[in-house]
Amino acid sequence: MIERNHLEIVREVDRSGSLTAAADALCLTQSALSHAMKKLEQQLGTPVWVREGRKLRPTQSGLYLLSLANRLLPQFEHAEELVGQIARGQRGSLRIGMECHPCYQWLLKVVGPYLEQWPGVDVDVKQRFQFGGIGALFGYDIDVLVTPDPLHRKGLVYEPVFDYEQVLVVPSDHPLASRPWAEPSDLESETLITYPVDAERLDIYTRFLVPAHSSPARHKTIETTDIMLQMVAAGRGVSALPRWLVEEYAHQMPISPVRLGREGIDKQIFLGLRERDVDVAYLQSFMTMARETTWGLD
Amino acid sequence: MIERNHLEIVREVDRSGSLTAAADALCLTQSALSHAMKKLEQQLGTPVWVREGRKLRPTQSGLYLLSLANRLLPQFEHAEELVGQIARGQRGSLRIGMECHPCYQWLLKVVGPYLEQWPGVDVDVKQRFQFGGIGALFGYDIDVLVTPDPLHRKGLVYEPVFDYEQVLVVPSDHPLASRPWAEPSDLESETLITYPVDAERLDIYTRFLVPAHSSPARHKTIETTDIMLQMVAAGRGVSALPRWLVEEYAHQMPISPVRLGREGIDKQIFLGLRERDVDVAYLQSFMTMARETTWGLD
DNA sequence: ATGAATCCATGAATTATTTTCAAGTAAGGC
DNA sequence: GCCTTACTTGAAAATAATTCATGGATTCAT
Repeated sequence: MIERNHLEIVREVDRSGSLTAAADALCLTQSALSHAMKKLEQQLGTPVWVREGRKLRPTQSGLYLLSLANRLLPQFEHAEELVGQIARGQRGSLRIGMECHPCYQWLLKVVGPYLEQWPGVDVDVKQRFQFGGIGALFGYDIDVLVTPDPLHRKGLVYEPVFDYEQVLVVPSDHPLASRPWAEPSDLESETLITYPVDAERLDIYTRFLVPAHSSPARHKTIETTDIMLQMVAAGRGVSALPRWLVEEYAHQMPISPVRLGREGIDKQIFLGLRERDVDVAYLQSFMTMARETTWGLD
Repeated sequence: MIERNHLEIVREVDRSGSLTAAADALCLTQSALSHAMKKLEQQLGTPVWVREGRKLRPTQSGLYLLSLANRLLPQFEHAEELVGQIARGQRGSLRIGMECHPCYQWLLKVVGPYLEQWPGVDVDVKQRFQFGGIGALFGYDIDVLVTPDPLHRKGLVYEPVFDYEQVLVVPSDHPLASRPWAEPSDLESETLITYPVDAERLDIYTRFLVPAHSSPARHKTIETTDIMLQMVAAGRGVSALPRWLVEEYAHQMPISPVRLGREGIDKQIFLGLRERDVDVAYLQSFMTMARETTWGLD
């Protein structure tokens, strides 16, 4: 009934003062406007303007339509601008899913500069998923998944963003601290502190203890990295974390990194996203910045 | 670009969950919606939905359009409802121009019940006009003119709404108070208090004093009726007002009405409005209620 | 007063857009 | 594996918007 073009006409007639001038401004003929408004007036059952001499005076209805036009048209225009930005990948939501607890510290380094560069992007971080990280990706609960396990599925793509060594963390005065590396048996008298996730997702089990049929004296779980390291520093246990993370904290507290086994445990972190989204500018940029941020950590 | 019907489709698809169902609800074929949205998507440069299996999942753009639809469509609908009311004369602005000072008291009696009956009408009262009451009517500054002088002009119509007698007001203890009527010469020793308007618009001059070549000892002007009557009650002068008004105030203060001349001065008040507006329901109703309210005053 | 210019309205013709129709494709359920 | 459901697509049909050509009315200038 009332269409956008009607509002467009009402606004332009108000601006330019006549149908003829409005028609010019809208790149239409005066006749087109006259016909369009006549039809609207018939539908509404009330004139929008009264003809006075050769001037148009807005009626009550006309004045109301004008106020409506001034209210609604800018919203249409703003919407088009915004959708255009979404189309160009300049705006959107970047919900990051984390399947790698210590990566949170790393993520913080990436997000700061990213937010500056992409003011139109809303960043959010999620750490718990009902159906796992991949499910969250498929279910559009997240847009990017930070994970050490690039489980391949059709419709998903992964990119490695950084490599690091997973090390044992011990108090600085611990006997292991001065050893070149730790053996699985060294942990049999220790309390191992980890994040509260399944043992099969903890490399210190899957790639270190289990192959040697070894296990720690006790196993505790702690949610946050800070508290975990406080515990280690206080001699209440040992833990396994990325080397770069340990080295960062070592400035503030008496902890030391120790290689896990002679070869050490190397890990890789991947960013996964939906194949459909690989061309989205702000997601691509996130991948790039994620990779670059890494350099400072190696 | 983004048109009302696009928003209509987006909203309905969200409500009913599929293009097909939305098409039913909108009384169109599913194909029509598909075509319409496809065209929009091409113009926007971004899909509104992604096809997943046989479901449609809104994209970022789609979600934004949905929020836009939920914001804008109700406004369109409300506008149509409102304009419909204007068309049926149930809504509008009733700006009343007053060229008759004491009529303000009378107007107050009319407006109360009127507002109750016409909740969609905004009433306003104006008392000063740059180009006179008729100019204000022609210039759409007011919609109705309350006046004692129905100056006829093409495009205007007048209707008498009530008759009354203009009387002299004197303090109750004034010698004139007990006389059946006053003569012009009686005022030659008095202070006459009037509203601040041209003498030619004051009947006590044009129809009483001037024909008798008489004039009062002093002439003061006062804006408001209340103060004017306070002054009269206090013996500081006499005034000329409608009889019904004086009788109303006589309950509260020691004032009395006195006929002006043997025949008295009869007056008539008219409502004037633009000919174009005579069919507007809420204006007609105002005329009727104005006439009826009068009865209680006679 | 008269003629020129300006502005809006209108009907018919044209052009553009929307809608439908008729297949066609792909996914989900049995 | 087949049937159903839901969306897409291209062509045809229907509808709507726009223009063209014209006429009437008002204003302005002469």
